[in-house]
Amino acid sequence: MNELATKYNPAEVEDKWYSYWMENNLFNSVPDKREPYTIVIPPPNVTGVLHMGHMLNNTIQDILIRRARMEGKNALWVPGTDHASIATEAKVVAKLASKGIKKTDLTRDEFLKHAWAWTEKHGGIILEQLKKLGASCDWSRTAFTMDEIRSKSVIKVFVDLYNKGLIYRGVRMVNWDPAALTALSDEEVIYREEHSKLYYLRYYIEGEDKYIVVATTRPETILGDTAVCVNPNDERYQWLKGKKVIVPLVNRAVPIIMDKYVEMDFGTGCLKVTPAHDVNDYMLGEKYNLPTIDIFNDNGTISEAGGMYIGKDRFDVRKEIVVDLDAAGLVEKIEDYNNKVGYSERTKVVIEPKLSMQWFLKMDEITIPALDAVMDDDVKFYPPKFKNTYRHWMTNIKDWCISRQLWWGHRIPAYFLPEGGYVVAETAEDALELAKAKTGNNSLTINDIRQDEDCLDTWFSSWLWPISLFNGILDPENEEIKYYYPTSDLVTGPDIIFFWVARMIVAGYEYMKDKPFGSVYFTGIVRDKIGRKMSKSLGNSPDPLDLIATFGADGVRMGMMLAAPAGNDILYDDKLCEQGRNFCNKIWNAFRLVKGWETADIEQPEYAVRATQWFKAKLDETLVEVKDLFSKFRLSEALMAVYRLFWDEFSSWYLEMIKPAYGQPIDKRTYEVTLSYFDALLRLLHPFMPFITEELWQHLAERKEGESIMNALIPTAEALNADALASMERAKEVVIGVRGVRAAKNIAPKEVLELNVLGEFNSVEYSVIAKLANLSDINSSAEKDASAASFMVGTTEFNVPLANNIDVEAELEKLNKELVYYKGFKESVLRKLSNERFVNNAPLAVVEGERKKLADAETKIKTIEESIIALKK
RNA sequence: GGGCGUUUAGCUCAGCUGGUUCAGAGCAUCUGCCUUACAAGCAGAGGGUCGGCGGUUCGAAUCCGUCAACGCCCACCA
Repeated sequence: MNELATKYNPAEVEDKWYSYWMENNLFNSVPDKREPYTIVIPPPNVTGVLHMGHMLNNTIQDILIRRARMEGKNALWVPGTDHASIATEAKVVAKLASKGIKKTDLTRDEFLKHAWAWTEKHGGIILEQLKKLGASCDWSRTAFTMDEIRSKSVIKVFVDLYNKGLIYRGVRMVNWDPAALTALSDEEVIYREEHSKLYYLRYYIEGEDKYIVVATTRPETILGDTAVCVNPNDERYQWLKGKKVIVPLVNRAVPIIMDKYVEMDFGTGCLKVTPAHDVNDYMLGEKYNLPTIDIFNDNGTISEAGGMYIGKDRFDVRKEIVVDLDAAGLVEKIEDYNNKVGYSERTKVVIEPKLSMQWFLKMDEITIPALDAVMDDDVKFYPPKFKNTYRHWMTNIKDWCISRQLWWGHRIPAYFLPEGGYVVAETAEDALELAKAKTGNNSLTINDIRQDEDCLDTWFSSWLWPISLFNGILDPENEEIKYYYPTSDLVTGPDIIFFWVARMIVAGYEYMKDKPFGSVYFTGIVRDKIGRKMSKSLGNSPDPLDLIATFGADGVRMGMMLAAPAGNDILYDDKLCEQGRNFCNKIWNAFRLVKGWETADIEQPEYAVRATQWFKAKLDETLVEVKDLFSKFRLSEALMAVYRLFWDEFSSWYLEMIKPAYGQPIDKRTYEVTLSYFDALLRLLHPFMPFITEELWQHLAERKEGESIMNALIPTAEALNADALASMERAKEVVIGVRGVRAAKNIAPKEVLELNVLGEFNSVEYSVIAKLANLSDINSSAEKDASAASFMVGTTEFNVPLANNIDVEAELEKLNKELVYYKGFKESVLRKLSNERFVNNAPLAVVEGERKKLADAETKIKTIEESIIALKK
């Protein structure tokens, strides 16, 4: 055995087999007669790096893909990356800034050149990292949301939706990100509770010496006030009807309006109205025809229109204006206050509600089939609790703001005409034709029409991912889309259920008239030991590549899976990877043991006959269990089942049962069967631990070039030999009983003992028991021996004669304790059985069960009592 | 303010339509072992009135009500 080191060394193995798999194109898939099994990767940001969330997510996907492949399906996992419009543009802007270049100094083309350079430099790093994890993606299909097919698909879909009247352009109040200088969708805004202040400001009545008090959290916005609003039913303010108030400091007279929108019991019951900077105020502004004063520049500084503090940042102005207001005697009071503030998901700056011209997708009708699909389980969610979340969002959905004031992304295919208006077309040439037709001006040239400067929300390309990966938008009849679509499972985090999952389902029904995937498996969020989300900014996330270097890819994969019950957040701990690494080592050493045996053409011993029969049954039992768990996406339980099968049943029990004496050969029959078990175990383990299983599978027998465990089949269960299982389980209890005696009496494992069986016991496993418990004899129907240590299995007593080595007092105490327990147990069973209502109402089988309990308890009590008497002699 | 979910051994979790493998698993802990595959190991052991209270039932971790703690999602009260 000996060419194999005593410890598994992943570093020597992983790159070797990954290259082998790649060289032999084992990850690649093309349509054929087999059933397809398809997963599309949630495309990571093209310039991102692998974090723990990716590790979990992609481990799960690889397990599913490898398992499906070994079930004989045509498995395809399509990789790719996302251009991540805002995130990437922000990185490029920052990079340029560090070189002293401002984005505004560049033309669009110049900027995009930098962006592509950045993408090429950092893009794909994350995919290389996935390879270290063992991801079996078909890399020949690697896609990018901004490559040619995906870009053309996005544009085609935009034009199509526009022509259907589902995309429109208009001025709306949107979420403005003053750092990224773009509009955002509602989903990209994160609300957080904050400790802030509520400022009570005095608004004097025009021409009078009286004032009213208005409460606001944002005093700087008074620069844009164009009204004050009170509730028409508010008795306190009836006298204000028809009057005007002076905006403090600004000294602008604005009307008092009355609207039920205002809550009388909040603050002072007076609301300042700033239509340009608050959604509700905007509503009021529309209703009462108020002027709109936009006091902010795009970057959050005060604009000319603000009239004062021009060019200063909004938060500086907030502090400053309070000082100035106070100096002018216009501050009534300031209170502490908690409110929710919206932040940009990407840039983390406070969102500014802002009126602007944007493109929107109408969501009310297009979402209907997508809602039904999930509610009817046509698309299944695991865990199903996310159906509620989904329904709530889908039934309250607003139109989707799809335009972004960014350059890195898909440019909106709208073209403005010299005389106003615009046309929408896939190419400039088409746009020109449309423009000519629309204007009747045939002398228009390409240069006369000007394409919209904005680009599309990143998610407007990702929502097509399961379709566009197979070119289903541009060529809906192609063989690939017909074969692979709908895909099988989607694995992703619940944080992007709205951003991505819901929208993919919408797009699926709109463009394929079918769901994009059959099931969605929502993973948990990876947290650290004290429950914080693991993130780069907190610095509490280990580098996945370091973990792989320390524990091996298989160890890390197993660690992730052990911690990941479906849909629950997972608490990451290095211990889990350690457990994974240890398991690899266990497998490795079991293999060393088996491969080290010499075989001989000798008769198969009885114990080996029993052992092989039993383990076959155990294997069959586990195969059924694991299959069931996979069908329910209970992968960590499936892994645990395999773990215990290998470690406990196979290594600790089976191998010990069949192990030949030191220096002795093993019979050929047992050896061959054992190798076949090992092979089956490796195949069962492979989806979880691809590298070590390939390494050992290749050692196990001669393999042809290009052959791989990847394409071997998952073993299938045969009819279960329940008798073999049951009888061996009892035999194991006897062995444990003898070992317990050894431990209690400090008897070395080497020392050979005898075992006396008092009463009935199935003797077919005696050969196994004798071997594992190191017994010279097992004597059936023996007499009670007062100098023996005893234990019970079921209702049978076993004695281990110990000559003078027995502590009578201790033995008696133990027996008395047992006696008390079983007597109490018997009483409780008796109580049940003497309850007529129980006997009459409970199912027969339950009552029978209780009767058997009673009988067994009585047998045990009798046995114990006899033992006590014998000991006292 | 609405909705959803969680609460079972020190930790992470399993326990489906109530009753004989109903109180489980892994890790951790304790004891003894470097036993000729593995100390990243072997053998043995301890540990929970299933969040609180009330109800339904012959019988509740499991069903119902209620309270509490924690978590998540959604929402335009300045």
